[in-house]
Amino acid sequence: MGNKPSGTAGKTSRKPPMREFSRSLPMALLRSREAVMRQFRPSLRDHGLTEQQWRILRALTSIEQMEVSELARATYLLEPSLSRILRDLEARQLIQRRSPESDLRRGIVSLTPAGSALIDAVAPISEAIYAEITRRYGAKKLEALHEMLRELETELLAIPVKNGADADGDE
Amino acid sequence: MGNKPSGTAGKTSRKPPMREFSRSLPMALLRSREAVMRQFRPSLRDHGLTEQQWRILRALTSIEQMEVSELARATYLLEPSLSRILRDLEARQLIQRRSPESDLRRGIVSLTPAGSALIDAVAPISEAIYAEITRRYGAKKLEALHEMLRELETELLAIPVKNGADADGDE
DNA sequence: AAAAACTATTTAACATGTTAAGTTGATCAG
DNA sequence: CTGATCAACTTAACATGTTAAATAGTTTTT
Repeated sequence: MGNKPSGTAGKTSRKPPMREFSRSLPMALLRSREAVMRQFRPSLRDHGLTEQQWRILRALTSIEQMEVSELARATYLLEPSLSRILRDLEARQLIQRRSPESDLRRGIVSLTPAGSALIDAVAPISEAIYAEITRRYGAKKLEALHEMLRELETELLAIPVKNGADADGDE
Repeated sequence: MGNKPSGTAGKTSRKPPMREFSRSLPMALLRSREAVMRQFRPSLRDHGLTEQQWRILRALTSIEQMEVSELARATYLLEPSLSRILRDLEARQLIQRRSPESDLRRGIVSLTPAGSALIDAVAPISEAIYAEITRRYGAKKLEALHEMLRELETELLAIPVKNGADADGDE
């Protein structure tokens, strides 16, 4: 229905159509990720947290103190987003900030007791969900998937980004 | 420093720490996807398109005419986002809309000649990038990855979302 | 030391993600 | 046929993604 093979109305198109949409790798990754997050979002929401806010709190559990830029890398958030979210988390007194006297530009972020308490409340639920996913999908397969994703990322980072405007490194 | 391995110092922590952040599946999927998109974004940007705008145009290549809600499912965009983007694409005359007389609520979207032309300009570059990714990562491995992601998604959709507020289907 | 160059972070501006509410047209009960 | 209900979109409101510019503090150059 309405799915004509080629020839976009009027002009003779010689070019082959692009690959099927469903074979798009970005789409596949997006769909998978959304399917995963759909499991976690409700419990986060119940605790008044967004996915990104949770990423930040979670990162601070393992490292306790981090500079803003470190935290950005750890959570894979861009610094402008992080900056805004930190402001909110600080206002909610879930995190606190201070600057070392040696360099006042830097900000060192850490959890407050309230932040730790919130994590303690949410973590068990998250872990349970993760365990269920692992059980269903299979621990081995899950590990294999992680490995394949890691390889994909590594391989892609090695490709210089080709385009008209900017080169890969900097110019 | 400041990276205490839990429980060995300071306060007696009874709860086990959460899994390492790097083992988080959502993070892994996010990182992979970003690595992929980093390849595509520049060329899209050169043509004045965002990733989502491209998804829409691309979807309309294979189906030519789609209702808004169909398009939302096809592109995996939420309807509010789609609604805004369609407004912009329409203003730029890359797509056009009409409503069937039988049901004026519906909107049927299709590409304009300019939209088709834009796709013809971008598609070869996208295909080349995709080919390079496939070559580097391996066609077989890529297919395997697609399959694993598909299975993950399927498995996850089968899990009822457990949380406090809303039940899964409807109540 | 003062100007220039650099660094860490924040602001700004615009696009999208996300949930809730509003609009308009279609359908159905009475 | 009229009011209730439903369906397809759109708007609204707020949070984040993304790129560029601004701020403020630090280091280097002269």
